[in-house]
Parts: sequence; C-alpha cells; structure tokens
Amino acid sequence: MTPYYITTTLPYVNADPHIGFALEIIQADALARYHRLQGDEVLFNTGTDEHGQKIYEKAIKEGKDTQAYVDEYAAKFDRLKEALNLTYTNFIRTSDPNHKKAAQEFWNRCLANGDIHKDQYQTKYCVGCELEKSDSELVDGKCPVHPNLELETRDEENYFFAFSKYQKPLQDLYLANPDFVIPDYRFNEIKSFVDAGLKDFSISRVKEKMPWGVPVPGDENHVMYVWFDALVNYISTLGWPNEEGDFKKFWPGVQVAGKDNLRQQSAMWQAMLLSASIEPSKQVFIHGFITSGGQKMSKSLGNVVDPFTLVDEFGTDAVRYYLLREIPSHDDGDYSADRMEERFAELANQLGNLVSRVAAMAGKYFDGKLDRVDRDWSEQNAKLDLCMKNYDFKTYTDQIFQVVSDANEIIDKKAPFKLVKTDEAGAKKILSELADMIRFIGQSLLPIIPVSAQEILNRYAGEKIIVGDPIFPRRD
RNA sequence: CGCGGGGUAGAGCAGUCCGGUAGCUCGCUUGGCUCAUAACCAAGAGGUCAUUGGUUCAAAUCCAAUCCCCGCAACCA
Repeated sequence: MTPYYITTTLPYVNADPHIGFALEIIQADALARYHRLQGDEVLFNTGTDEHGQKIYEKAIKEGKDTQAYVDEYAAKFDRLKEALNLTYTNFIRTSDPNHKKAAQEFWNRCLANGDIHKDQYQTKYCVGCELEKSDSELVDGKCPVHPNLELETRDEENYFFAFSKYQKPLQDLYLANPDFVIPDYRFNEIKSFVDAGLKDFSISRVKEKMPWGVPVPGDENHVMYVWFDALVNYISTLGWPNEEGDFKKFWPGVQVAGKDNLRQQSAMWQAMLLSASIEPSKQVFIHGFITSGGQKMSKSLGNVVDPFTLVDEFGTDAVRYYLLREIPSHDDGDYSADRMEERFAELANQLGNLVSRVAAMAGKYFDGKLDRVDRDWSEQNAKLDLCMKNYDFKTYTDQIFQVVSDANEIIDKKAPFKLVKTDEAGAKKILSELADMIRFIGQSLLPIIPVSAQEILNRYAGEKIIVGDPIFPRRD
C-alpha cells in the first residue's frame, strides 16, 4: 500500500468552526477517501491551533482558565468529525505535550543551523486601548478606536528566524517542483513574493506580556510566536522528532490551506523545514474563501453560516455536495440558502430520482433481477483521477453527474417502460446497462457523498435490486 | 508608478496562451413523456464579451489607454 499523507491547516480556536474551514476539511476528506479507495494507506491530519495572544485574551475575557478554554474549543472542532462525516485519523492539538516538545526540538534544530537570532521588534502601541496594534488594524496610520491619539512606537527584543537566508533555496525548491503549489496562479503569487526578497520574521514573544505559548528552549523570558509552533504540527502529529514510525512512512505530505495561508504554508514553513534539515512538503493546495449572499461573512451583517446548523437542516451529504460542487474548488465561492435549496433539489431530482425509477422498473418488470453488465469505465475513471490530482472536486462531481444525466436521457429516449410490452429482453438489456451506470455513479461518489453513495451501491449490488425510500426526500 | 486576481445572457462560470459566425450549468418560457421523489427529456428566449482607440480580411481573444470590483501589502493565526 502506498502511504498518502494529507493535512488541513489547524483552525485557530478563537471562534466557532467556520464554514470556510468546513470546506477545507471536506476537500481533504474527499481526497483521503479517494486515496483509500485507490488502495493507499492514508494518514489524514487535522487539529487545533491553541496558542497566542488572541486566545489568551479571549480566555481572560470569558473568565476562563486558558487550558480549559482551549479544551472546550478543541472538543467543539472535533464534533465536526461526526457532523461532516470526516475520516481524519489524527487530531493534533498544539497544547499537547508531545507537540510542544516537537516544537522545541524544531527550534533547537533551526538554532543549531544558525537561523535564529535576537533582534529588535518594533510595535505600535495605542495608549488609549493600552494595547499593541498591528499595521493591518490601523486606519490611516491611527488606531480606529482612538484616532485622535498618536501611536507610540515600542521596541521589544524578540527572536527572529533567518527567512532572508532562504530566498535562493526556496526558489530552487519551486523550480525543482513545478506543481509544488496548486493552483498555478497561487504558485506564481508566492514565487513573486519570494523573488521580491524576504525579511526575517519574529518567532517569539515576551513571556511577561503573553505567557500562553510554547516556552523557548533555554530562555525562560520568551515563548514562541504562535506561527512557529503551530506549523510544526504537520510533523509532530507524525510522532516527530521520532524519525521512525509514521514520520518515516508518511512524510512528506500534502497540505490543504486557504489563500490567506499561502505564505505561511508554501514559503515560511518550507524555509523552516529546510533550516531543520527536513524534507519539504510534497504539495500545497490552496482553496478560496466562501462569501455569504455575495458578501464577506461577518457577525455585524448577521450572515455567518454555521456548518452545524446547515447539516441539521440539509444533512451531511447535501452540505458536502454543495461545498464540493457549487463552490469552485480553487477559487472563492458563495453560499446562499437559495443555491443550497437548488443544489439539494438537484440531488433529489437527478440522482435520487434516477435511482428510484430504475429500481422501480427493475422490480416491476423483472422482480429486481437484471443481467450483470460490466462496462469498461476505465476512461471515465482516468478522467476522474485527473480531477482529483488537480484538486478539482467540482469537475470531478460534474463528470459523474454527466453520467446521471446520460442515464436519465436514455430512459426517456429508449423508454424501457414502453419497450417492455413488446420486447422484454430489449427492455431488460437497457435496464441492466442503466444499473451498471448507477453502480459506477455510486462508486465514484463515495468520496463526495459517502453515505448516500454507499446506500446506492447497497441497493444495486445484490442479486436483486432493492426499491427503497427516497435517498434525498423532497423538501417542502 | 506597491503586488495579485477579476469585469462574457437574470445568477455562477468556461473560452483569452495558439485571433475565424459566443459556450456550459442553474433559473425562465413552451412542447413531450408517464418508469420515477409533479421528478425526467426536448426546443426556445436572453449577451454592444467593462469602456475607448489601434493592428488585421477577421478581435471576447493581440497591442495601447481608461474606468470599476475584490484580495494582499509580512510578524494580523
């Protein structure tokens, strides 16, 4: 069995699970399932990113012990497994003792390689908020809450990672791996970013101000900046620094991430790996963002889509179907209740109805017993395989639904329900071919809508085709 | 001159590299069928391909300029 390792990014636990993360983990799940069906041995990792300033502040605000706070959130995210029918094998939490040890060992490797040094880190401080502000928080160079106050500049001594050293090695890595980042325009984006020159980045925080992080080895005054520790999860989940076992078997792997993570995944993390003398990732797949009703999701607009609510209303498979087919696999997409309804209707009317009508005819005319047809599907399968290699779940599903559409067309054009009155053998032949198409459809849809696809296969696998209740009952 | 993506039928997109009568899905209208979850099948309507100028026998596609939208602008996870 060929080992296949796929991992999502770790969601930061300062908010409830977001539909955008649901998209990411469903994409990863589809790949994991697909590879399992191909006979690969799959390790599928996800988890939670639990350190850093924002979490520390949020826990204080909610009056909770920080560890208790993150425990609560980790459990919440783990509930996605059931809600979305996910098959991840690993759930790494960055507050796990093993992960912390790995992060420290990683730090030491980079340090030993001469890539970690101290430097001054400048922060902008708003006296009004009594908080440090990042540039992206500022409006016209001022604190948006206190625009009448001048910001103070404060220096802080931090540890820095020698990112600038890795411009050439990263360029070489990209050159040697022309498919390193998918899609290609994201790859171009990161290449031009690296070509423009790299600045060393800060990888620690002063513990006094922000204690919620992995201690920097050999310096009790600093904790790691959350990025540095979080990225190490991709290997700590494999048991690293133990280089035997899962690490040896599964690394390097495929990383799935949102477009906001392009730099961290495809440049910073790769430089860190090079520094620690670890093989770079195999590939990075970047997906887009989901808008809601055409607008950015925000609490103030009240258009935030909660994956749990969605599943309660439409069911797991329909939500998976929507995210994998409606949303462009590589680009931004939109969620709207109307489109969700339409997509559900499509499942019911095209696929569900096809399964029903063929089963009904088989039952009515031939007691459910049809001839076994074994059409050669290798050409279609090759196309589907290409879609998965390109992380194009939308086209993958489109192609299967082309077969659904073909099958519905055949029924109308050849009208086996009419033909059976004059040519029973002819009708049986048509239905048998249709049943074979349905089995292909069911098999191919297993990574996309696992429960429904399996149900289809169950109904059509045996000696006798089973007539059952609607797989996707119409919604009123 | 910060970087990148984009502007093609009501909606979402393909086509642009390698110019040659504008295509897909959904929605809409009409017709057909009755096996089926009132589902399915077929036909049709609907577009100055952001704008302006240029090259060409011919431009959504090449060139130039302009307008508009969306990200990012690194230590914000």
